[in-house]
Amino acid sequence: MKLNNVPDSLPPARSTYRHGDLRRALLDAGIELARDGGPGAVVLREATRRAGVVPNAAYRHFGSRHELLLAVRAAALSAAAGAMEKEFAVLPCDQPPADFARAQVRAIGTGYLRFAQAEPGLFRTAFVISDEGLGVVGPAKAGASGMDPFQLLGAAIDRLVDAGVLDPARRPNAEYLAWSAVHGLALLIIDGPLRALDAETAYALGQRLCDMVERGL
Amino acid sequence: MKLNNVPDSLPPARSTYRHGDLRRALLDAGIELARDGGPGAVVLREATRRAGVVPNAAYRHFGSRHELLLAVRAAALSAAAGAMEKEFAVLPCDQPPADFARAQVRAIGTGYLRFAQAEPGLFRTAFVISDEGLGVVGPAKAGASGMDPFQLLGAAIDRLVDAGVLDPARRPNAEYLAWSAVHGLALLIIDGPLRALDAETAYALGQRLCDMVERGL
DNA sequence: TGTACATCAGTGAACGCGCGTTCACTGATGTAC
DNA sequence: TGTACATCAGTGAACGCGCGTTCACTGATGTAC
Repeated sequence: MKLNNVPDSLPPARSTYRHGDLRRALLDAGIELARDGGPGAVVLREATRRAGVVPNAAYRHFGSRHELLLAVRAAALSAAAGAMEKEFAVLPCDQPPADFARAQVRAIGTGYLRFAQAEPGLFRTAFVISDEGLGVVGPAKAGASGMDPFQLLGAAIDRLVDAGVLDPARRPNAEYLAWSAVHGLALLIIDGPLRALDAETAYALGQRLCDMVERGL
Repeated sequence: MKLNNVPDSLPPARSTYRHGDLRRALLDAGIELARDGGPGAVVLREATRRAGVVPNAAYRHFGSRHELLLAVRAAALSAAAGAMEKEFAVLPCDQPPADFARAQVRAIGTGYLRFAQAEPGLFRTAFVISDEGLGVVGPAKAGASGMDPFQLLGAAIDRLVDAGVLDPARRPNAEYLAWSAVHGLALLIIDGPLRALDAETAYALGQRLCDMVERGL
């Protein structure tokens, strides 16, 4: 049913010899792959296929598959930060400082969980290291505010202390406790036993989890 | 420095044509692979190599690589259950029921975290599904008590309710909240940002996490 | 404004790798007479 | 107790797959004269 005689499987057939912005195209393809299948799905050959280019062309822009993966991960981290900032943005500011500080921490958690559920592949690419040899969590790319997800969390917990909600003695490592809870639930939801949960139920459970963290910290 | 002339790379050189218990040998090899590299490292060919057998011999005992992986996973789950039961066993029984119930839940968490740290590869094989297409969490193999890790947790939380520590209204899904926290921390420790933590520090952080859960549930 | 040339992005072909899996086989074992 | 035979666990060889990566190339682009 195609009007031209170009087979489906053929690349998009660039008109120019040069691509224009192959690096960007490869990165976008990589992000798409990560979105659909997590970090393991970021396959260099497939990215070049989608960009309509021969496999080794990728080496003009990335030193190796791993380098492409790192770039994709930076994008995923940035997207996660964005999701968290979005949750931040809708908070009403006209409330007592203590409540506001609490609400901000909760927004971080909610954003994290929402991102995990909305973009499980990107979430895993950003935060699940074992899937691939992603190595050390490098300097994460930031969201609009210029902070990466972990910095956002740390800052929110600092404000908890400032507002007198959290005893400074409990401050050290508190972010890891909060992160643990929310990270664990995210994984149980995206490919653990809670996989089948619909969005609302998952959200409700997420709120209960945030309650638990708030009370327990 | 070898006294015989058999090259290192050659299989163990069975004396009999039949293997004896190849299924067991393959399973053991698979467990070893999982121990060292997680579920992704459970490679059928490598298991046969270690068992000193030709690759396709595996198909007499497992229908596919995936079937072998499931068997390895069952063993990993069983080992996890064992670690949790071990933590259970050392609890002093001569304490008020409420304290005892709390201590039991804590023992579950501690056992889970200890197992994750002591056997990260097996832990991931048991509990991290995304690494491999492990599919749905099937009926898990049990520890000595005949319960799988999840059942152990559920039962412990039930006892919390029985002892009057947990409001029955909060009971539903409470195990997922507790599991989330402990699961998240386990992952942060085995290959997340807390990778570098030594065992004692990790244990201390684990106890703080359990505090948080206890207080927050 | 027009031509020669250097640059370097993308091409074409090929490599070696290890994997899971299938096929037809062989030969040790255990059973039936 | 001894022999014929069926069973079936492990062999040997091969398959197709997709991957990451390397090589020498070509031809469009942009710059210097």
